[in-house]
Amino acid sequence: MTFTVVAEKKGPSDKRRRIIDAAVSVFSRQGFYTSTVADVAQEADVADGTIYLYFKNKDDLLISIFEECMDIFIESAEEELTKGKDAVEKLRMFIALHLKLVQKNRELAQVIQIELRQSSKFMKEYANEKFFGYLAILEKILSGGIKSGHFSPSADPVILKRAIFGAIDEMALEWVLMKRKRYTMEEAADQLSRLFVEGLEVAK
Amino acid sequence: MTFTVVAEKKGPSDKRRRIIDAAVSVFSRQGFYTSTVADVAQEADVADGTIYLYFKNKDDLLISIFEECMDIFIESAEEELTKGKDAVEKLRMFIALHLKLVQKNRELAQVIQIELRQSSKFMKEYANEKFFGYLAILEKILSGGIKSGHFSPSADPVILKRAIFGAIDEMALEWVLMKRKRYTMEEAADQLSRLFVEGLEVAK
Amino acid sequence: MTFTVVAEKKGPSDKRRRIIDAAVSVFSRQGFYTSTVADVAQEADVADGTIYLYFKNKDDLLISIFEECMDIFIESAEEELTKGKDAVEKLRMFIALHLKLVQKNRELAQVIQIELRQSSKFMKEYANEKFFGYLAILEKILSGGIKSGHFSPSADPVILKRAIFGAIDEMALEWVLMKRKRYTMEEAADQLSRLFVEGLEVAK
Amino acid sequence: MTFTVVAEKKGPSDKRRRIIDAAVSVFSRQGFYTSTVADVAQEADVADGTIYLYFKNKDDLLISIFEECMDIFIESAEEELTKGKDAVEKLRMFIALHLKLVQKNRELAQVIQIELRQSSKFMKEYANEKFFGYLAILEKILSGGIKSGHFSPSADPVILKRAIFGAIDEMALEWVLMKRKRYTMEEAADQLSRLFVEGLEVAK
DNA sequence: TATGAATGAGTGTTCATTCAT
DNA sequence: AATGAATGAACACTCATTCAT
Repeated sequence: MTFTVVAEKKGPSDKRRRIIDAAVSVFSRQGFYTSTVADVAQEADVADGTIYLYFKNKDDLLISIFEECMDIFIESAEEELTKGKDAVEKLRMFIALHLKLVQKNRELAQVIQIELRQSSKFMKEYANEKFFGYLAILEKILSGGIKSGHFSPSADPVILKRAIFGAIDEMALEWVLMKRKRYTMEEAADQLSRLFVEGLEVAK
Repeated sequence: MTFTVVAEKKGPSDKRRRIIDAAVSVFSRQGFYTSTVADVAQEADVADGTIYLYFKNKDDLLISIFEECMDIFIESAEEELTKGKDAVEKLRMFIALHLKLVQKNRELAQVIQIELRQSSKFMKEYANEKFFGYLAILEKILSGGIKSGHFSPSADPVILKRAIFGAIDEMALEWVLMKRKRYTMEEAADQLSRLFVEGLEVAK
Repeated sequence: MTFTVVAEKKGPSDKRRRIIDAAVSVFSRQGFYTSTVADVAQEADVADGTIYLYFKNKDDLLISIFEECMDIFIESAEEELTKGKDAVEKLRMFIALHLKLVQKNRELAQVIQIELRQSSKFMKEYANEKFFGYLAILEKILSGGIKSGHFSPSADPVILKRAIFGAIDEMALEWVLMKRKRYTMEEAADQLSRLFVEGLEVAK
Repeated sequence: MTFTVVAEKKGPSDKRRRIIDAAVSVFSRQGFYTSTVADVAQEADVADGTIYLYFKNKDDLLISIFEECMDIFIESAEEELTKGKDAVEKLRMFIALHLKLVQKNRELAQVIQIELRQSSKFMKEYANEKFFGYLAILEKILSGGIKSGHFSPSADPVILKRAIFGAIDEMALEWVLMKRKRYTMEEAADQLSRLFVEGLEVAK
């Protein structure tokens, strides 16, 4: 995710990078609808029209931010997860990775958590492609765990991948919005892992 | 939640009701930013200016929808939950109630799930008051369960109330957006309840 | 002019008076275009619609203020001026009377000096009737003075009545707008009288 | 004043000129409040939004007209007046110049005489800067005349500059509004000059 | 590639006026 | 006479997008 990594793609599309970085910064500061294309152009030190050489329109700019972010998350998640011994460990790692990245890139996380949802287009039509890649990883962990006997066969991966994402995402959202942090992302990751793996019940 | 209940308030503020209902319908169909005040006025069979006799502005209209909705949810949740024997049952009932109401009022749920978040103002500044009432109920269930020995003392209600809300909310969102329903809200409620209560792990 | 006098007309049209007084107060405070009919109604402690029982529209309200004011000025001027011995004295009295009244009724003067002119209708079409009555008095003084040999026969009353009015009016305007008064209306009246009667030139 | 002069500034800000000229024409025809920004844009053969590239808002457009006008008047007055031998002649020239310019630019004069005053903002807050430059010239003539012994030492330049302006201005206003001219600006200038210099009184 | 001046469609909001009660 | 809820026309201003240079 870390855009620093991406930044190294440099070279030919130096401008594209500058625009994306500027957009993240501007959108997180002012909000998507309140930001103008001119604001982003200025922050990127680029002419208004230049933005349209790299992005179809303002919405596309927002979505591109999401896409790059997702690509990197998925890539690093798939790489990381091979290190997990079993489904339980993999799930823990997945949760921790998501929350760690949020913590590392607050501005970016804020744009994705809040501003991205302001694009109806995104919410209704787009969400799918990259996002499904994210969900697919979760689903694989779940169904893998069921097959291997670690997870209960009555668990429905199709439903639960979404529920688990929702829980992680909400943690991230609260953390991004909180001014005084009442808990760390590590604590959140720990609580979530335990909740999903062991459940709330005490004696079984 | 069911706005029908509120509708009976009739009489003096017949117009206010008509406007709110129209707004729910229009916003869910076209999206908040894409809808014009004039659209809502037409649907409510009211003059444009009339809307401003009952609401401060377009944003206020959106927020009012949320507030009425929350008031009713909280009220009916608190009433309902007294019937639950223990924390486990109460949690199950809470989840079921939330999802049932979503199923009953799709249009309204859609506005709250999607459109409401398009109001930055709402997301950043407002969210709190009514929403915290919702979360408070969840927290009470959790901490009650811990005290009564039903839930693990290592569970942190402050963190988990949010996680559980996120999971429920995501279920609702997916269901609202899905065209061909792949699961019912009952199934979702069941999966969630089991996830939270028993966890994923098989043998303990 | 002094509206206190008019106020005693009371009786049948108590409301009309209250509305006019409120309008003077509101317009002078907020300006004509910035004031709403509702503002005036509230200040008059009357319903919005009531204003339309006494005045054709917002413009009419403004013009009515002017008319009442003019009626009273003309009336008292004509009465007063009979006391003047010759044209010179009459001119002095006229100037003094005008400026004295401005000083006495600042709010009212401000409305007439500034706000009234914001009604294009007034400036272009209306101005005439009552205003011509005002000018007629001046003209009579001037032509009387010429006939009686006090004023130069080369003076053109048609032109000069207007010029003299302009000078007086500008004094009044400046005085109304000045925060720290740099001169009194008496001084202004004195300077104007001397200017018009003796001219600037020193030795003749 | 003569906007023709300014028009030659052409080149880079061709649009700005076209907009100002259009505004003068439209405002004088329809009045400031009755004219829409779209009207001006159409007359200038420019897009609505273009106006906002050159002027902050509708009010700013009006004020800019005044400013340009004043700049040119002051400039040409200061140049012209050096030719005057004494204060008496200078005063005559000043009056004549003002009225001549009004006659030459009726539309423009009308906007400044009538429409400008419809901007409360202008009347209350702005009026000062440029207008004071105008008054300063008059004051210099008056105090110069007193010093040189041409004008009576009892004349107060601070008061009279304003009175004289008022008289000239009123002449201009009447002339602009008159449909059938009853006198020429030359006659008016002559009458005013004599009034101010010699006074009305016949024998002294 | 890059620019940035120009465009013009689009909309929330105000408020003078009306009219049923 | 009085009310004040309802009306709906009217408009300044913004800003995503284009395109001639």
